[in-house]
Amino acid sequence: MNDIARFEPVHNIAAVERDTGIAKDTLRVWERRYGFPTPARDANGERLYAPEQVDKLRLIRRLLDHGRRPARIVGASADELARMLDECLATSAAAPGCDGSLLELVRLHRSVELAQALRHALMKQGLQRFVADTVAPLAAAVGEAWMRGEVDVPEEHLFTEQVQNVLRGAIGAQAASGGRPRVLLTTFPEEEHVLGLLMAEAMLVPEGACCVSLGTRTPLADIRSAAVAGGFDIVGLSFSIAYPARQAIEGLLALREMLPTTVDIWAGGAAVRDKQKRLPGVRVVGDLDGTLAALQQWRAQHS
Amino acid sequence: MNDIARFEPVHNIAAVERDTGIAKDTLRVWERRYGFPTPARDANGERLYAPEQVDKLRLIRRLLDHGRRPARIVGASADELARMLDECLATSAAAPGCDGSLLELVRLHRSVELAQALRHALMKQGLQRFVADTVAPLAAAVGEAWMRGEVDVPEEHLFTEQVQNVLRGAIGAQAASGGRPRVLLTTFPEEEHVLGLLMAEAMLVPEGACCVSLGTRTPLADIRSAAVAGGFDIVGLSFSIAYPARQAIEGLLALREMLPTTVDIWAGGAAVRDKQKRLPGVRVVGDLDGTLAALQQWRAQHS
DNA sequence: ATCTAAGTTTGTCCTGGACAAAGCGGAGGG
DNA sequence: CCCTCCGCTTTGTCCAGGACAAACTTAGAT
Repeated sequence: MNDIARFEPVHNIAAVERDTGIAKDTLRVWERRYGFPTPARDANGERLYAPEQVDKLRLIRRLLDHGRRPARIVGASADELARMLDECLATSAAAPGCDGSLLELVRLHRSVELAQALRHALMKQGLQRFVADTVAPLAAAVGEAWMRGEVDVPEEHLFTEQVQNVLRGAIGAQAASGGRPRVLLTTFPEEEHVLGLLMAEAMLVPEGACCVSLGTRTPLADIRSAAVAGGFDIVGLSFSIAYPARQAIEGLLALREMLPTTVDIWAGGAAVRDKQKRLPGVRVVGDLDGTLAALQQWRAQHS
Repeated sequence: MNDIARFEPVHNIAAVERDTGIAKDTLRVWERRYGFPTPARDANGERLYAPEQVDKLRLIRRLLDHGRRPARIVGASADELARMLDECLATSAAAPGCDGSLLELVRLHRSVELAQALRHALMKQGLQRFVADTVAPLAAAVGEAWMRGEVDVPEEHLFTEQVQNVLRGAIGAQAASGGRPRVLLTTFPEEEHVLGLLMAEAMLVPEGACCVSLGTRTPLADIRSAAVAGGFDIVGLSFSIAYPARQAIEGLLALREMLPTTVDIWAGGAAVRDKQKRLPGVRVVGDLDGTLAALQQWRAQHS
C-alpha cells in the first residue's frame, strides 16, 4: 500500500510546470543559473520539488507578471520576495471603486450569496454598468487578493464561474440577431482568461452589435478564416496582464496583415494598454467604456 | 518589410505543441523513432514544421485519443490514416438519437440560429431532457464531425460557447441554495473540457441539489481543501475521451485517500466508463441519467 | 526628450541517452 | 470460458549542458 498518507508531498517537474506556468526548460535553467529552485532527486535522478519551493515559484511568477526581472528575484529569500510583493501592490493599490463587501463573498462557503449579490447588482445597474462598475473592479480586486495570498485557487475559480454564469445568462437574454457591426470575439492560443471577452460582449450586445464569441485559445489562422467566412466587421481580442506584451503586439500585427482591411481589429486588456503607437492598424481599447467609444466611432464611419 | 504575405507558412515546435497537444519531447522522439514528422530547419538548426505535417499530426492525435498505438500510425501514409479514421468512425457510428438538423447549425454564419434552436429545445424539453437527449448527443456528433474534418476549430469553439451560454443561463435561473446534497464539481488540472461539468450540473440542480462548480483544472490538493472547507457531501469529476484513463484512475484513488470517507466521489465521462471495478470507493457514473440514479441512491442512504 | 547602439539577461531549442510506466500477449488457474 | 499474472515491447518523459536569438538595459548622440 504505497499510497497511504501521500498528500502529494513532492511534485515532479511536469506538475510544477502545470501549477506555476513556468516551463520545464526554464525551471532547469534557473536551477543552473540562479541556484533556485533546488529540488531533491528520486532514485532515477529526476527532480522532486518540495511544496514550499512550489509556493515560492508561484510568488516569483506573479512578480514576473508585474514586470520584475528574474535575476533579482529568483535567487531572493522569502523575506525579500514578500517585501517586493508589498511594493508591487502599493503601486497599484488605488483599487478604485470596488466596494469590499462583494470581495468578502468570494469564499467557498458563501458562493450562493455571491451569486445572489451579483444578480442583484445586475438588476439594479443594468448589464453595462454592472460590468464596468462592479465586475471589472471586483475582478481586479480578486486578482490582487490572489497575489497577496488572501484568495486560493478554488476561490478564484469559483469567482470566475459565478461571473460567467451571470454574464452568459444576461447576454443570452439579449440575443440581437441581425445587428451591426458583427463582432468576432476570441483570444490568442496562449491566453485562457475568458472574463475579458465576456465583459466586452456584455458591453456591446446591449448596443445592438451582433457578437459571436469563440471563447479562448483560437489559432491565428483560424481567427482569420472565421472572420472572413463569417463576414465580420470587427475582430476583438482580449489580453490579460499575464500575457507577454511583445507576443501580443507581434500576433496583432501578423493578424492585421492576414485580414482584409475592411475588417477592424480591436484589442483590449492590460497587456496592450498604452501600446497604441506600436500597433498601427489596430484599435487599442483602454477599458470597458472605451469599447463603447470605439463602437460609436465605428458607426459614425460606416453610416 | 519581412512580414508581407506571411500566412504563417511554417510553425516552430512550440506552435505545433500548442496546436496539436503533442509535447515537444514527443515530437522529437517520434522524428527519431518513426521518421515522422520531418520538419525543415532554419538557419539555426531549429525545426520548422510545414502546415500539411501539422494537419497530419492533428489527425494522428485524434486516432491516438481513440485508442490506436503510435507505432502503427505515426509512420503511416495519409491514405492509410484516412482509412483508419473511417474504420474508427464506423465502430462508433451508431450516433444515437441525434437529429442532424442541429448539427447543420454548427456553422459560423448560422450561430444565431443555433442559439435560438438550443433555447427552443430547452423550453420544449426542460433542462434535464434537453441536456441528456439533445446536448449530449449533439456534442458527440460534433466531436465526430470534428474528427472527420467536417467541423473546424472555430466551429467547435463556437458550439461550446453557445451551449455554455444556454446551460449557464438555465442553471442560474434555478439557484437552489440550501439543498442537499452539496456537490462540488470540477476537473483535474490536465482536463480543460467544461461541457461535461455543466451537463452534470444541469442534471443535478433541478433535483434540488446544491451544486458549486469550480470550472476546469483544479489541482488535487485544492480539490481536497475546497471539499473539506466547503462542507461538501460529494465531489464530482468529469473526464473527456482524450484524458488518459490510467491518469484518471490514479488521480481518483489518490483523491479518495485524501478526502474523508464522509465525502463521496463521483466520476463521469468517457475516460472512466467501465472502470468501476478498478475504482473502489469511487462512484462511476456511466451517463447523464446515471447521475440521477446516483443521486437517488445517495438520498436513500442519507435519509 | 526621443532615438540609436552596444552589452547583458533570459527563455527556448538542440542532441542523444536513459528509464519507468503503459500496453500487449501468452500461460496458467478458477 | 473468463480472469489474473507475468514477461516483453512500446512509448512518453526526463536529464545534461551547450547554443543562440529575442528582450531588455544602459549609455551616448541628435
